[in-house]
Amino acid sequence: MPELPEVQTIVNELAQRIIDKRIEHCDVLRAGILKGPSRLFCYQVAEQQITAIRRIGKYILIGLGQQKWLITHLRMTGKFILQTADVKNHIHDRVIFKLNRGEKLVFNDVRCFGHMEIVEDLSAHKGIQQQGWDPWDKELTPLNLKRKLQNRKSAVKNVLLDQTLISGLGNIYVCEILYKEKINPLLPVNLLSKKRLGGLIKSTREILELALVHNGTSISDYKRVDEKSGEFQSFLQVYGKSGEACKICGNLISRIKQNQRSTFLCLKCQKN
DNA sequence: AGCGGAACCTGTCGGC
DNA sequence: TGCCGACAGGTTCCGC
Repeated sequence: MPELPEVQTIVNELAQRIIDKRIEHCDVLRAGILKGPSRLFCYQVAEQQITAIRRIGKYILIGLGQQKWLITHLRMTGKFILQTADVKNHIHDRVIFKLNRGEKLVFNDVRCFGHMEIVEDLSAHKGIQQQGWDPWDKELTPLNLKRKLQNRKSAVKNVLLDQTLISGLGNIYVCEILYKEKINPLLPVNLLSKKRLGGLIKSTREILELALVHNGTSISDYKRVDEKSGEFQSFLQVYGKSGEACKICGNLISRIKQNQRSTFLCLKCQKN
């Protein structure tokens, strides 16, 4: 479900609302969400103060005390919801953190693809260590990108979904970015010139920034910490628009499959 | 090394 | 109404 703008929105809201609070107790309703044993997890988070919140790629990192991190990945349908402690559990609540002052932080996940774990050393976490450039990383330049992509012949759409290259992009924003740059999602990525890669970087940043301002995209599952929706869905140009007219040329938007996932594009505007 | 397909799990929607 | 397949914002593993 959530891509960078949605994850960052959640991180921003959590930062405002749970920093300096203390986890009193933890209930694990679905052990499969955790990497290790539930009892160990609960022991590790109990009585810990929340000291920091940050994002790396699509990972949410919650600092506990001075030397532990709770690492969460929401995958498709994971959510963090902050509620008063008297709210009844929902069927898809998977892990509940009881906070001081009568609140609870709920990890809710319909499909149970999401996961959490506690680590002491972030650099020892394989997933985080493998994350590629953040979209605003100064090292993400047309030249550096060109160098990295020289030997890759996969379709540009699939390469942009690779978190070890650029971290944070997902199916929605990749479709939007390629549409804005008029790049065919099927184009082998090594055929893109340095100049076009520059455009890709620029549009990536612009679209993500706009989505961030609007608190992300809510189509089906994504909800914010207070269960409000994002608003960027009303700005989408191609994602989910198959059969509708392209706003640039009037041609109908198409849907194709790439690596078993839907790609939306205008065949006329995105010819190469 | 790079690539694509299957798998993970649950719910919803559209067609017959 | 009921069943069945397709589809969903993601990642990892496996074999080629």
